[in-house]
Amino acid sequence: MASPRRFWLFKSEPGVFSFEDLLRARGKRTGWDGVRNYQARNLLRDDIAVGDGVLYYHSGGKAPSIVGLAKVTRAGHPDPTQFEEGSKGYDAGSDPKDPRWVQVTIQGVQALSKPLSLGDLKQERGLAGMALVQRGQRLSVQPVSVKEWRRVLQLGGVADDPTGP
DNA sequence: GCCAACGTTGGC
DNA sequence: GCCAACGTTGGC
Repeated sequence: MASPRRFWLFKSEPGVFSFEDLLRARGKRTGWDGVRNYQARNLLRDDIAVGDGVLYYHSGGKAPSIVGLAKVTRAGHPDPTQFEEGSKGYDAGSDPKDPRWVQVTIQGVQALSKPLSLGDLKQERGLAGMALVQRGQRLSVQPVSVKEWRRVLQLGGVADDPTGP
């Protein structure tokens, strides 16, 4: 029996790569590259599977918000930018035979009818346990529980989970 | 622009 | 192995 799908929240600065950018990308897909934190890397490498659901979060700006839904279409594989000399993600210490950094591929599905700002989320009692609303939480890839996922979709005006199988 | 929180680095 | 210094994230 296949393990149940899981849910995640990915942070991105919209000025770097926004949800709109994702929807405009070829196949609405992108390699989620550039993660250079070991805890997040481990999630990408070990825990995130094809079919998992992703909340797309815009950090920074006046009202940082969850803005869209995506799904994982390819599990962890080496992040090519770690070997690109001159790129921001270049890591001279990463061995091509044993790459240090991992990406997954995600595909944009749809924007939330109602984007949910961090302020909105903090006011929801049912979401008090979300990693995102915890003080000092900086992880750019975070686990989301099924309950949190459902609540976010409900609040975001999405009736049926469009990322489902 | 400020600054709290956190992760990483490197001297010892 | 400790910990100070430094860099980054990201809300405000």
